[in-house]
Amino acid sequence: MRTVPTESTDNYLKAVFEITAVQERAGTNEIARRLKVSAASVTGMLKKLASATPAPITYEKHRGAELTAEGQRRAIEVIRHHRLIESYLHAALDYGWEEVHEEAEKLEHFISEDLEDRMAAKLGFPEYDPHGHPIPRRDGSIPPCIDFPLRQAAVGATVRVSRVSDDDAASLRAIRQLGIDLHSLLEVLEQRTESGEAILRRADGVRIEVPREIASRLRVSVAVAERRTEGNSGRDRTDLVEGERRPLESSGVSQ
Amino acid sequence: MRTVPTESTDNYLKAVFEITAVQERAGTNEIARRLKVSAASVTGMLKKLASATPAPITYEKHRGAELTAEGQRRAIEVIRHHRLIESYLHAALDYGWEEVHEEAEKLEHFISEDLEDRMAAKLGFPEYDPHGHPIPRRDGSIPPCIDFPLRQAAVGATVRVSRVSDDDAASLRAIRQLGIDLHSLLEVLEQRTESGEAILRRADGVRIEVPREIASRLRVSVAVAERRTEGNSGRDRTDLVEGERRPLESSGVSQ
DNA sequence: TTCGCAATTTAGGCGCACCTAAATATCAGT
DNA sequence: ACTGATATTTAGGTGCGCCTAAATTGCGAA
Repeated sequence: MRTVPTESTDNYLKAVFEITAVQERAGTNEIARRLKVSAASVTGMLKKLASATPAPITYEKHRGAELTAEGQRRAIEVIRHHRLIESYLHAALDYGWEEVHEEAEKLEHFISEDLEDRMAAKLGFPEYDPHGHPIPRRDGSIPPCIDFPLRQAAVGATVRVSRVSDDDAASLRAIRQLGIDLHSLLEVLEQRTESGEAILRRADGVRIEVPREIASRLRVSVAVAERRTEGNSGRDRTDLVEGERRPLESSGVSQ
Repeated sequence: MRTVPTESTDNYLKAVFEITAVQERAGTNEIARRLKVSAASVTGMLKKLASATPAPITYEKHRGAELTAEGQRRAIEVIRHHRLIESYLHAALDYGWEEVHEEAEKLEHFISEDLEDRMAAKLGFPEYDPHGHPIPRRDGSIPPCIDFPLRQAAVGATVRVSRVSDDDAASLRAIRQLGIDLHSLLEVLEQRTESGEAILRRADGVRIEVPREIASRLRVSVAVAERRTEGNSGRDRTDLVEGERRPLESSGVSQ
């Protein structure tokens, strides 16, 4: 008998998914921090999930949790919901960049697969959401995303903004304020490793200073500098080399 | 301190609202039947709601419940959500007549006022949903709806379908099957009061027999017989006399 | 190796929304 | 006014998802 996903269990699965995209296993404390619940609550929930059938996670005392194939399936489904809702709100209902996350966070647990499909169809089955995150496909595969944190960009390189963390509206506004948008071209003038600040030059020549809290929210790809396509008005990410379809654990679907 | 509405409490308020649109007070059993929960559960919930602050209902033992102004406000808000969602799914996402209810029933509890506003704006602030139900306005007032059950229509009269109950997909399909649509013109040939059957003639001249279960799901208004506007392709309900803005308790927002 | 701290689990409890079974209240009909 | 049927409430209990406080475990530094 299939256990019915709830808003709460979905959120645990998402948290484990995101944490294990970076680390080996998802620890109790880390999950608690993300979900803003007590560590004790997390222990209880992990035990329950791990002994459900089919179990979405595996769990060993003091060693944290990992997703099973089943849990991964559901986590990706929820992420697909989230990113399609964000895309739809942005494209069809004039929501701003920084407004979509909150609404999506709530609705992702309640829309039907049918509604999801219809939204995707209206949008022409987009592969990336308004923040540049890949939208998992119905079959669970994830569009390619070859990028890295701005902080790791080499000084002197020109990079293109490929992803922006969507979970904090204030940061998104700050990024906008700096004149940075998805797909913006940026030249790295300096990386202040101690402060975490990055000094950049925008396409319009203006020099900007990006504080650590902001820099850590940006991911970029190497810009293969086409002089022709100045205004980046083309289709999404034509500048990216199409990567092979990578297995889930390395595909970097961070939040 | 304001009590936070949940899916469950919203559903209780809607049930009380709908029942008290017809009767004096909403009884425990009737609520239980609608919500498919036990009568004991209803008693418990009514007690809790009545002693919350601000209380959305008043409750007296053995005498059922009634909405307070506060409860009415919330009930109408939820109904507005429901009908706007239905309208939006129908108009923007190609949902069929009989498909919208279920999705709306779930989502009505979770969409923000902001999303609701944006959907309404995209649709041009519609006043009636795809089944002809009036969509409450943001201020709580309800568009006019002067109609009556098909079963009460006089033999020989020609009526126009103004509302169709939306809560059962099978019935909606059956209605479609009979060639009846919102705003269809129908001549009443016979009312079989014992069986509840209505015998009608459609605008195309075809005679149809409408069984009680279906007839009781249709509300109609007197057709002021304009021969010119054959295909009823005009704007919504231009045939209806605009009624005065009626107070809530008499406005007939049945489900 | 052992000490101490940080991470984690256990124990005990809470409110919500539901349940069944048993008691009680109301009401219609004689 | 009584009585039986029906409506409703009370009593006692469940699972979920959360909490705090008090153990415990594991691990790195001395």
